[in-house]
Amino acid sequence: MATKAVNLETQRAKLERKERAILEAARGVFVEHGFDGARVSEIARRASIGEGTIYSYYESKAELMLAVLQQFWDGLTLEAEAVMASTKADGFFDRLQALAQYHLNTVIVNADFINLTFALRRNNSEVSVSRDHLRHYVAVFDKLFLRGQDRGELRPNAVLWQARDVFYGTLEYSARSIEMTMDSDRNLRQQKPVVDQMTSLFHSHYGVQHQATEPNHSTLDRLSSKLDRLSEKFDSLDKRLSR
Amino acid sequence: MATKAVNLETQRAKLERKERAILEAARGVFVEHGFDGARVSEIARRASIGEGTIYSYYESKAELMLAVLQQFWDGLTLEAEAVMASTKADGFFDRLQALAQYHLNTVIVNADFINLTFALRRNNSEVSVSRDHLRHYVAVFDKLFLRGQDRGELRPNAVLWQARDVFYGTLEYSARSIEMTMDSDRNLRQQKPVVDQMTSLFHSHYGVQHQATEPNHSTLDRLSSKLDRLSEKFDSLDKRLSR
DNA sequence: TCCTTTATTGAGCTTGACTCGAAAATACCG
DNA sequence: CGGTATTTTCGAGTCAAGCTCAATAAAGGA
Repeated sequence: MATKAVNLETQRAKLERKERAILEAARGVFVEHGFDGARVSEIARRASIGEGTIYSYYESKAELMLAVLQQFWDGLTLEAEAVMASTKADGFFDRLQALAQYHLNTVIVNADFINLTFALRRNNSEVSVSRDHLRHYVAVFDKLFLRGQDRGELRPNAVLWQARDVFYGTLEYSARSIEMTMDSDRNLRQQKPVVDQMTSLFHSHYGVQHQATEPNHSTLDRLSSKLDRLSEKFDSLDKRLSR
Repeated sequence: MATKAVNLETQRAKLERKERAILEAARGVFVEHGFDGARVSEIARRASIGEGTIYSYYESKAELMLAVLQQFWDGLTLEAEAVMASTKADGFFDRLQALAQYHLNTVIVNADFINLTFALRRNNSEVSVSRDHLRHYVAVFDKLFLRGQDRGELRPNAVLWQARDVFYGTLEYSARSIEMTMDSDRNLRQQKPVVDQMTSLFHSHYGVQHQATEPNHSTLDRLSSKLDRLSEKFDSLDKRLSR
């Protein structure tokens, strides 16, 4: 009986090891050649198994890639959470800066995976799984944002999903722009301004201190005109006295 | 000779008509099934020609789709320029709002084409063409932005490409978010807040009056000098009265 | 009308995802 | 251990789809 249990365990371990081998091989091949360029035969060769064996682990090539993507996004989420946990300063804007830096760099480095994620959405219609994984990933930002509001660093009336769109949308688009104009190591130099502008943008648009820039202005204008009127009174007084 | 010329013309016209038929058929099939799902045989059938004929017009399926995409983006550019031309108000922020509204709606309605554009980037490596078309499209924003700076509505030290990333990045990401949470006709309601926030964001972050409180400073300076002058008047009045 | 040039075609070629029957490995039992 | 049942692996074969090409049709020119 003991033997039986042990055998079952080792057998399961063996299967899992093989599955991991397939995933690793698939990951490499997908990154190198993209979804359509990837040959299942090559994945099988790299994993040192027969081509048909893959199909006893995964229904199809698309599902295999889905598994790769899930593993990838889960890893990203963990890393992002680690970045948040390890950031010394606990102010919102410092943490936002750290997250932006991490995300931008990640999106550039793993551009292949980002593209592949959206590639699947077209090829296969039942890709709702990756949607949940995306949600899970952006939850890191959501948590940070809500905390920022709780601590009174962000306007209470700022809308979470709008801010999220600005954050991830801008960074993703910037990453594409940076990729397009890639001349070797120019990357690091171009990332900083993007990250900095993101922080300052959140400061000026969602930050609590600039919340009422409009009223301030009108207040100043009102003050100014009051002073003008006061000044006129003075002048008239002045004239009367000089007569 | 006349006959010859006429024949040449009609012949050329015939070819162009056929090419247009192919493009139209391809457009439909690509949108319906995506790049990989689209069958060249179906495109041929819809265009009422033999499958081989397509390959005498286009090198490959990928190049055919490229042509479809180019036509699509060119159309978008023209439309965007028309929106800019037809917007009554010539202030920067009104025009930005109009452009944002147009772009967001377009991205949502033609989500297929947007996706297909980035799909090609993976499948085929020589897609530099669509890059130029994208550049041409975003030039509409660039022109608007530069004019806004010239007219003194935007901070002179605002960086064009950063603002562009924020604008298109946010709108694209928002479009995806909106698509994900589509419950029939909820679209129109969700688009407006996105567009509004874009305008107000540009106002608070790139607008000249809020230029990182610097302009406020100058307003304060003006107030301060007004107070100084008032104070001087007081002093002179004081002196005169005390005499 | 005849010849040259160009355009069209669809039957095949090739490639690659996926299937399936058989064989190898493993588990189970006496 | 030996034999049998079950599970896992395998790669040759099937099928589908992009693409080629030799034959055919159409057009142009004398």
